[in-house]
Amino acid sequence: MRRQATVLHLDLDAFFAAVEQRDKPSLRGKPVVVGGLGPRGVVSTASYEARTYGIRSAMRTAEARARCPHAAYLSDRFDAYRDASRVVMERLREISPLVEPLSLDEAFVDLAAGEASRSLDLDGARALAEQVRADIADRTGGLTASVGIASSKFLAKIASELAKPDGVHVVEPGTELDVLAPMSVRAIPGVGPATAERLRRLGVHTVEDLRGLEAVELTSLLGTAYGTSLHALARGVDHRAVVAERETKSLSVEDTFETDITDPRVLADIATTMSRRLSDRLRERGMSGRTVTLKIRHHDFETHTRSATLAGPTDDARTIARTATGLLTEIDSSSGLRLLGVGVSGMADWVQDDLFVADEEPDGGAEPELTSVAGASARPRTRWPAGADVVHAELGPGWVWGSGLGRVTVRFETRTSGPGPVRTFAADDPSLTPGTVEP
DNA sequence: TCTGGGGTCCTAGGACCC
DNA sequence: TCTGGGGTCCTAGGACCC
Repeated sequence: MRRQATVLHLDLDAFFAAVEQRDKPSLRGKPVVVGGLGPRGVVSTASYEARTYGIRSAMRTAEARARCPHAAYLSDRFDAYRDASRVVMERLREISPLVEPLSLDEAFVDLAAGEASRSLDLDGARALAEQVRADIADRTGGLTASVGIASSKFLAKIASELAKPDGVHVVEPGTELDVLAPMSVRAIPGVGPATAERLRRLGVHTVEDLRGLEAVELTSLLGTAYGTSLHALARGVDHRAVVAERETKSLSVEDTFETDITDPRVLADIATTMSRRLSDRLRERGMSGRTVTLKIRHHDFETHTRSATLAGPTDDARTIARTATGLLTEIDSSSGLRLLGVGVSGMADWVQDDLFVADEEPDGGAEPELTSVAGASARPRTRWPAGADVVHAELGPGWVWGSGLGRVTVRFETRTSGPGPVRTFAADDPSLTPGTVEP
């Protein structure tokens, strides 16, 4: 938090729908809904015209259609949104090099890091915001943005909300608490339905009410990290810096099916296709990850994840697919799955060579210090129980065959029942002796 | 015809090590 | 013999955001 209003938050108005109205003039002034159009689709963005019918983001598209049958329903065109977003972010970087995009349509700007910062009183900030909005409309073919300016990220975001649509709002330093006091706790970013309900049971509805709670009360209710930050935010205190570069922590692909799927073979095929899509995205970005996560959602919406951590980071479609399908075998899909997803986390910007891929034969000692690793794919086969073919063996750091050092990750495949589970063993695990390991 | 897809951060418990 | 920490890694789940 600063004594001057030097944090700017910009939010494009009804962004996806606005891009569609820009590109299709016949849609201007009319209700437009962008989102999933299938039976299980939900609304991504509703134009302001559509919002007058009560249509909101995350609403089922079927419900939106019932509320406003004559609206235009469009599926999203991410490439177009990305192009527009890039133009907007470029304009923001002309103000200051410290721009933190939060999504395609939202960003913080640290004005204090920019050239104009010396001359920025409140009127100067306001004028700058108007100039940026005009330039954005000009360069994007008419997209409108709302801008908030305040002494912290938190209040800048609150301010842009107050500015919507198509406006500017500056929270003057010193007035933060007055602005916040009457607002619902839901106005605080991070307070969702669950937290709001817990607070409501304590009789807390507004930010002013929230200020009546001690830090210990909040931390015992909500946990240390969240309780502490909420205690501060309620008092308008927010010292978070604007951060230009944020590293990606995970990458994932998921799909909701039009109808539930029970057949494990079909699901395995889908997981394999998703692994390829994920691998492509990893490679585009020059990234790799060590933990593969499978996500499933049952017919009744119950959602689970299963993950396995590999010996080293990978971007390889086959490795990801093997791990994901291995995890799939732990899932009972007999009552039907509505969603399947594959993700990778534990990111690295380097890739471990495919030394550990089981279906690659040992390559004859071309890499001396690695031959024991490359040969592992064949050797464990002779050591694992009859009937369980080891189709994939990954070797942890420092692993040397027969030495008892390191860790071994194995996916079993039995001849009779298809893909089996992934298991990790210490290399000296006594269960690795023949006949004792149950896949 | 209930409830998308892409993320982030936090918590909690268990294993394991010192 | 019993009692004890702390730290890190891994897994699973939950809340939240756009």
